[in-house]
Amino acid sequence: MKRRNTPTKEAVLNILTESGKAMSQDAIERKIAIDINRATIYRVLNRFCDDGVLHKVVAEDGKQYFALCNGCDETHQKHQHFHFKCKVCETIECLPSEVNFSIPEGYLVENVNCVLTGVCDTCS
Amino acid sequence: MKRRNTPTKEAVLNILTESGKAMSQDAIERKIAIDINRATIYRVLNRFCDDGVLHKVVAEDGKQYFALCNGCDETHQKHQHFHFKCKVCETIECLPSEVNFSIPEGYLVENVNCVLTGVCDTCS
DNA sequence: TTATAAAGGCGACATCGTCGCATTACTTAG
DNA sequence: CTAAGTAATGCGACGATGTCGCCTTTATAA
Repeated sequence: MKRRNTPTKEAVLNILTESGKAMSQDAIERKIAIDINRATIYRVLNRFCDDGVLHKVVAEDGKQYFALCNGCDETHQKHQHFHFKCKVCETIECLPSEVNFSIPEGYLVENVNCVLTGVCDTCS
Repeated sequence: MKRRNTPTKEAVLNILTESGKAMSQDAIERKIAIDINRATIYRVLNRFCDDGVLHKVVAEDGKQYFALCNGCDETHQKHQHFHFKCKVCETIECLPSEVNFSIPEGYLVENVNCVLTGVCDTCS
């Protein structure tokens, strides 16, 4: 199960790097130059998530968005920062502010999914 | 557009009150005694959300979950508390801990959707 | 009791994410 | 440089989710 380098992987990663934001499968497909199958894009994205290259966020629209792991804590496999989704430009960006919470005794948190929705500065 | 009292509304509200947790449409449909159409349940739930009786949370599975607004700040139309989804019993509960965040200048937050996923105390 | 309009049932639809299978193409051994 | 092995892709299909339109039913007030 060793990964291979393919034009598809490269193209997807380039798109996400250029945008600097979290993107959905359909947004990536629209922006990508070469023609890639929908299922393939999902597989590439999920593989990147498994490898710790990307992390996945689910927004209020129920869709999955994928973003580069820049300052993500890979050792803990957690991405405990807020995400902001602008309802105008429809993009999601990672915010620097960390998620802090307290949970009741006996609870075990394995994943964090925090999305704020509103209007970003360039759209307001 | 004045609301009417119907057996459906009552039944849905009873289920949510008894459970004390956030529930999805299919969970409500399974637990409800009378037979209610899927679309109708969604309409009832969305109406309750419009009226400030319920609030909606989108979990990592992309599904919508609905919970009673108990201590929710109805004046601000925000429900800024964490939610916890247990991956074992598949239920979502509202946590008392509030969501605190700081956003960059010029950003306007209209909605908050924070879900922690893991294992609750009774399931661990 | 009746008019009216909200609510429900039913069918259909679009979207999203995944899976299986056959094919392609990247990688490494030789 | 070539060929074998297998990861990756394309394609079609599927189930699940949430919404919408249209017609019927029913709660409510006159």
